[in-house]
Amino acid sequence: METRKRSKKRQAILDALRATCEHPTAEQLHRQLKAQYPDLSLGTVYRNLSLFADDGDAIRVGVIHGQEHFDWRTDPHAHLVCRRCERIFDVELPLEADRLCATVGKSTDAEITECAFTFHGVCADCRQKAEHISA
Amino acid sequence: METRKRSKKRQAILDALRATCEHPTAEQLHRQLKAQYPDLSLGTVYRNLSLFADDGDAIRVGVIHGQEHFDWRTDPHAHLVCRRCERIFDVELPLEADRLCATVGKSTDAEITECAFTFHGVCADCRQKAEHISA
DNA sequence: ACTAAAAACGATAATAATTCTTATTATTGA
DNA sequence: TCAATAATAAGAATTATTATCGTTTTTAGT
Repeated sequence: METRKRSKKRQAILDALRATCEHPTAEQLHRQLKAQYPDLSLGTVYRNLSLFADDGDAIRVGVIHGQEHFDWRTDPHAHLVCRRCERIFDVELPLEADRLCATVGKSTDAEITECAFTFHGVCADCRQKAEHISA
Repeated sequence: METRKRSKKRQAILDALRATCEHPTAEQLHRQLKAQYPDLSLGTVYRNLSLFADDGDAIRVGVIHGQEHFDWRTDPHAHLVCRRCERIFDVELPLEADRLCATVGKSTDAEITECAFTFHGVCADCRQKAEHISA
């Protein structure tokens, strides 16, 4: 039987994840939390993020630029990865996405449990900056 | 100036990739090609797969189960990852997908250059097998 | 075909992200 | 309070991938 106990550090990691929409990596959260918990181990951050994912309290965004990113939002939504600034943005899925999932489920005769939509490109900020250069 | 020269091994790797729809990893291709090219180095497979991706002759499907998978199909299509058998299937994108890309581009004011749709679930084969058990 | 320049190669060292191990500490239920 | 056990820190181990480097192929120009 695996019970889950409470710990200050686990809660702090989850709070830190929930406080941002930047889809941080284990290493980023570790660096940030080091200030408040100087003895926080990177392994602890990794382990707890995995537990959050297992428990449905977070999702893995995927390996981007070599590192796994995490998201506290577990509802269906997409991500935009900017190839300039390397940030990851949440993108609200238009209703069409639901239909897309259903269509794919039917056409493949598979049971779809999750769908990850990732768009790559240049975000609005970086596009503006690029305009200044070309102008 | 970087020119690209031809080599038998590079061609063999590309041929092997093109001969399958299983989205192999570098390691899988290496294992397979070892029979015909016993001195083929794993590094060579990695290097060439990267070149194919750079040249637009293949795409990176993404890191799945810890390893990068490659696909010779570069046209827009989605992938289904079965959590039982761990296979990766091609999924034809219904026309709606185009609209989805356009919609997202507009709503985020970003320039979308690529989009990766990955569905996770249980494939048709594995669903059938599961039925036998529950029946 | 001959040759020099550059690319491709194999072997393996290096790197980087993540997981695992172990001894210690913290949490929980009785 | 106390015993059972989950959680932790530190760092070793693992794994995928990239980089290095000396040698071999390929190719363009003769």
